[in-house]
Amino acid sequence: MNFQIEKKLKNGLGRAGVLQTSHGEIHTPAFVPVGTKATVKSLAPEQVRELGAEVILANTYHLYLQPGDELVRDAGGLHKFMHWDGPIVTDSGGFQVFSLGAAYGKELSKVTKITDPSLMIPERFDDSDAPRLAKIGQDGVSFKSHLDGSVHYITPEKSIEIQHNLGADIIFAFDECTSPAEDMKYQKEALARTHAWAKRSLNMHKKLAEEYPLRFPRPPQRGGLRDAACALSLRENRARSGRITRSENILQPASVPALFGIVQGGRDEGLRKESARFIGSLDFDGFGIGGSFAKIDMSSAVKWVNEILPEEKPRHLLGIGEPEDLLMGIENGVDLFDCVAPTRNARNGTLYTKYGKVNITNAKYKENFGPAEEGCGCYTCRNYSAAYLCHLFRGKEMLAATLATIHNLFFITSLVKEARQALMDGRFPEFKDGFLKSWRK
RNA sequence: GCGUCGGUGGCAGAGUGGUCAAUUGCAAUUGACUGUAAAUCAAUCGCCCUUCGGGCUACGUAGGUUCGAAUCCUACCCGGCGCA
Repeated sequence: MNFQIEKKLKNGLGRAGVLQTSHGEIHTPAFVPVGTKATVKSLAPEQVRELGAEVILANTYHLYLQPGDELVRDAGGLHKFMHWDGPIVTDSGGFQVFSLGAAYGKELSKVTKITDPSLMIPERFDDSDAPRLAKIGQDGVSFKSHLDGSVHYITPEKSIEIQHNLGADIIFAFDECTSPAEDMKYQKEALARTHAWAKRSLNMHKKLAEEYPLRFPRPPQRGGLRDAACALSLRENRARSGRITRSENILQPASVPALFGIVQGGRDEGLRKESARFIGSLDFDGFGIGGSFAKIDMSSAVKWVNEILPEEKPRHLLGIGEPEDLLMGIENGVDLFDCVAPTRNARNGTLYTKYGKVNITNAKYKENFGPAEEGCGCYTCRNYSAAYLCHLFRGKEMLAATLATIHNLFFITSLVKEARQALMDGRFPEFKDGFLKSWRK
């Protein structure tokens, strides 16, 4: 992996660059659609590529449980298994420590509504009896599978091993995502754990990197006409769309992934900076910025961290992706974002437009024969009306999810691309202001 | 025509003397969703008054019994089924 910064924001942390992976380039800042279980829900990989995404993210925990990381390895790795020939990122499962642990069954999420810190009731009371599917142990986390109730113990080493089996291009250290509602004592404990886990992740990664070629031997020659035809059609496809960006084809094994360390520290400036210094000092290829945030805390946390992290390495703001947050992150030196919001919102009928989000299932769209978003260039808006989308949702048709997801991902990836171009052209502040003015109505 | 079963809120369908403006599902209306336990979840869903709460009209129609009726009785109207 190689990262080159092409342009920096004047008077700010923002930058535009290119991240080179063995499965192609990522022009940063970039949005990474989430495909947790090795699929961007409701889309075929060609559709994901077509709408402008360069890279996707899959999840270690989910794929470990189903179908199993060894099966994915035996299938030739994620790229081949899911037929995505671009770069892939895998999350370490650290977020599930939070979402299936402290946040389980509670009104806690990646971004909390609570903006007044005084209203944040400490969550870390003795609630060991509270139902949760993840419990933090001595040197790892035990998960109770939401699929069959079986118990699995995930350590940093295990997470890295799973991720090597999956064969992504960028992988993450195992971490603990904490709620901003945790008290200082707990934040310190959790941070110490995340830091220890970071070192262990790194060590395991180095060890496994040596045996990586063994992990993905040349695929056996199945010798079928089918494989040949498949390879041929892939090549044709790429030739037709003018996207022959690399010489390898999708059937070749992946190369050793890049490992990103994750900065935590909750909402405390001291802890955040301490974490950035510590994680930044380790031999990672890039960094993730993690945590659950109150909305107002997000920008300062990102700023604190990015002022400290080594400038020449890429930074990924984990799980963030509403438009205003993306622009904030870009302004403050974030290179990569992933988020389920555009895909999940799409499946639930919420579409992004330059004038804010709309619920396409609302009665007012029943007879709106124009596109969901006037002037949008996505496949959905070019070919279907708001009324049709409204009908598909009301009729509970599967195509509703597909068309809505195409629109939302196109909207978000385009937004980030336009922000990148604005940054390259030296007009990012104007672009941001212009977008937000319309977005907030 | 006779017999029989039944007619409940947009629909389906509970309830069978008071705790019923009426369970539940669907539909409808709106909202939420930020490293995906999520094609999910929540709220509202007779009318009126400003919330607590109160008032009004409602279980085919019209009467009646009763302190009290969606629930019991009578007649009528409508529907299913059976027999003519």
